[in-house]
Amino acid sequence: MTPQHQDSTRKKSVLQLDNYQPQPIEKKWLTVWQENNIYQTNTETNDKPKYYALSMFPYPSGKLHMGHVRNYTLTDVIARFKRMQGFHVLHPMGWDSFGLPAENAAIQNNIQPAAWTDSNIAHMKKQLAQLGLSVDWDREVTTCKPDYYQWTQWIFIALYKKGLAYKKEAPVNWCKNCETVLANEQVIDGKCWRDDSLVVKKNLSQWFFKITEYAQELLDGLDHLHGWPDRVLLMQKNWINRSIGAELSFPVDGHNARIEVFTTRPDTVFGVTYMVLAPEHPLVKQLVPAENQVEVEQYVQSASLKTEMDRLAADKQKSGVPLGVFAVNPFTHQKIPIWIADYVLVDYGTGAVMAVPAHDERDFVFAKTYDLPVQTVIAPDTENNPDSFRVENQAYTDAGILCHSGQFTGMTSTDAKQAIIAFAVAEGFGHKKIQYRLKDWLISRQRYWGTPIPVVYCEKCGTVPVSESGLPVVLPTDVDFSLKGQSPVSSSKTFLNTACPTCKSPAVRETDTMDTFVDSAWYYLRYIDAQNTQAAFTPEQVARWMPVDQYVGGIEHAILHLLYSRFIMYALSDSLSTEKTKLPKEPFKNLLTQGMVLKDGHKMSKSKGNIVDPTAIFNEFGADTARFFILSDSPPKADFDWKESAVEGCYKFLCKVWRCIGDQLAVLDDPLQSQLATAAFTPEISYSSLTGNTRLLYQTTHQTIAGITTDIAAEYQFNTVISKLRQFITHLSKFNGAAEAEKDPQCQVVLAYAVSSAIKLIAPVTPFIAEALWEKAGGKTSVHLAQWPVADPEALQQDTVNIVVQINGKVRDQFSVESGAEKAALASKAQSCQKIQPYLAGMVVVRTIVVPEKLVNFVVKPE
RNA sequence: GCCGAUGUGGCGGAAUUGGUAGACGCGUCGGUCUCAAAAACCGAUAGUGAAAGCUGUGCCGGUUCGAUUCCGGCCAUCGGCACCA
Repeated sequence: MTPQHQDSTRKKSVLQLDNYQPQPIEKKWLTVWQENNIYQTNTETNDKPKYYALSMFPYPSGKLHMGHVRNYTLTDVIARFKRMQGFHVLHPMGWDSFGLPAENAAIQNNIQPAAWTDSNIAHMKKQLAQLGLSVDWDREVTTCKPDYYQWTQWIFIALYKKGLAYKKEAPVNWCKNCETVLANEQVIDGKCWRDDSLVVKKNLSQWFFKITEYAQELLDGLDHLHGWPDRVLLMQKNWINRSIGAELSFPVDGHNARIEVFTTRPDTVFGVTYMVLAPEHPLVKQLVPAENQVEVEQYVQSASLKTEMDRLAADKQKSGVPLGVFAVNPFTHQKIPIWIADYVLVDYGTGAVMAVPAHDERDFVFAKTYDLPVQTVIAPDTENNPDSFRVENQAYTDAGILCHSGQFTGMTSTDAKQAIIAFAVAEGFGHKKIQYRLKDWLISRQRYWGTPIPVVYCEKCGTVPVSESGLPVVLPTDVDFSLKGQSPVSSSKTFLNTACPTCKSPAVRETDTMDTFVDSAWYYLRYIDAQNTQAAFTPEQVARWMPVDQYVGGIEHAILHLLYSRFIMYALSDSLSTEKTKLPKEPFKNLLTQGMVLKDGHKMSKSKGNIVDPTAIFNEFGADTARFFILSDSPPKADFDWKESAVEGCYKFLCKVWRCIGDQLAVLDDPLQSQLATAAFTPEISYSSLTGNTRLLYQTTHQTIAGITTDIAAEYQFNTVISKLRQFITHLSKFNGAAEAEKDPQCQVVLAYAVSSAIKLIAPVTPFIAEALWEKAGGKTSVHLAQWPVADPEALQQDTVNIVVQINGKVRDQFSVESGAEKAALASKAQSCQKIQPYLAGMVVVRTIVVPEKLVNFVVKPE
């Protein structure tokens, strides 16, 4: 017999045990829940506080993976918990269904992207249902359907009208493999975020969203997002990257032109020994003298051919060519050469810098390479004679004392920055400036499967947005998907020609589509009003449900999706809020970024062949086991390791739950049996008269309720929730109801409450088995609509506590004492402990520290 | 290079206004039941030691009666940004 063979027989026998049968249970309740619409979020207003629980919606790639299972289970448990706690819960689901994979599949298999997407959605929807999500499917949204993207287009037009959408020619990121442009956020290490292929710069006319308009607001908003992980806040902060400095203007010698530069170090302006323009800077062509033209053009040409990777690989080395023209430093009136170098980026600041080799590492390297002068103007604070300080082998980049700086000599860097800016303002060649690294969001894509940009080009009127009555601009189907370098939409015979919305004369449509991140930047608003055919949403409903109370998804969207969504919400809030209806600016109040699902310590991947198929797990062990397991071992933020043997352990635990609840139900008398499975079962129990094991069961029940409620509310510590559930079930299964009933008359009712609570407590995590047990216990309505139990504060205290006795902080003995004992009593009892006597011999107690309910510590020293 | 997070048994992890380190689970070992196996149940499981005890939360130091927790310095791993002027 091979080892594999042994393994499979073993597994089979595990599954045959007992009478917990997940498959029929899960099948049955899926149907019942659906027929009774128990997860439908009605729209009528009620007194309950609202709670919006949202998962990052999936791309319909074909089938569910374990990352989905983890994401959606987390959100679902939160939604179910909040529902039982009495919140009016919105828990929707949908499909982020535009995007390149559908288009690639279309080319490969000669099938319409829409058909490919639809069949994927159908399959994945079935899988999601199996997982037992308490989702209101009436609110499902699919971004590739006209009834959704019509409103994406509407938002585009709204932004356009506010001047937040514009078209311009600019050097943009071009992915050779995807044959389309990419947003700045989609270029990772000089490579395409989707397929890792190299990205090059191209000068193209493209549509942008003016996210930079909101740079400061988006930055400030981060301070109020207390429910977001710090690292996401930090990543967004770094991405926006604000720097404070000055914009200074340098006249060009012999030309009627000025070079504007941005600097964070105006205090070093007396050390400027040359200037640098980015190769793409417009002044380059304008200023270059005839004798330098060939050399300069060659350099510009070679810089443009470099990929982002090449630029990065060059690392510390710098190259450039002199333009052959000079600028004048307005502070020193010195003539300084103007150079062109690709270490200066055209799309940051003004695309030009004043070079201070003495106090900037990059300028220093460049100056050394081309033998340009280095003028020291800042000396360290510690220098006794600042004027004699000289930068030699490396730039001095810290702040310090100014030297060789005219009237500013002797000032500190901080003071000099102010003074120099003030001087520049007075003389009219500069001002204070705040600069952001964040760039405008490039949203056009030269691809087919996306939302058409709703714009037409009219010979008379120019660029005109499609009127609202002209929406949706429907994506044509008569296209050649294999068209390269421009949008396949342009191959459509029916799409291109139209009439201008303004003057009705012939016009042509924009053929680019939108970045799919535009679709996903507002979908959480559409859920709120998913069936609205008159508008994207009604502001009143948005004001009622937004912001999302809990958003759950992967860390990979820390910048992309989460920054774009914030921008769109800020923009919509600004344009749609009225006196009466105020829309929030921040879309997501709390954010939970879950870790990855690994398999035996490795990333799951097709190439490794270690992918665990959720459906196989559902079929073998049931969705409850999958849900229970994926919450059990690691906290949500950490990576989770999927281990086969551990899954089995979870399955066995559910068998134990089934048996335990069944056994205890059998012990209960009839009237109690029929009462315990009602929504708000809270029997009259006289706690003070409880004794023995019955008293202990009551305490344990309430401690478990309190512990689990706290763990979920605080940080979604589901791993400790699971641990507490296990301990409680173990306790409950050891409780001998028949024997205890003879000792304590209240045993039956305490047991009934424990059983009722146990079913409720497992309900969010394992909804199927909970529902089945609830029915078994006589429940007539769903346990998922029952009330979450509330802990009795009196029962949370232990009757007796363990007191540790320490000598100089080391544990030497311990004793048990009734809870609530006085400090003095604890100290004297501790003093008499046998085991500590040897440590007290020949010693004198200099201090006694008593922590009530915890410990007594004697500080001793030799007599 | 800059910024940040993390570091606890064989493994995942638990414990924080500083108070018994290792909850709960996985794995392993032993036992009960059985003709036998599976399941179930019970017990053991940081290292070292016969035991008392000693050592132990990445490393070094500090504060404290007492430090996984606070402070300083270092190391390692992971993540983000990266010629941002």
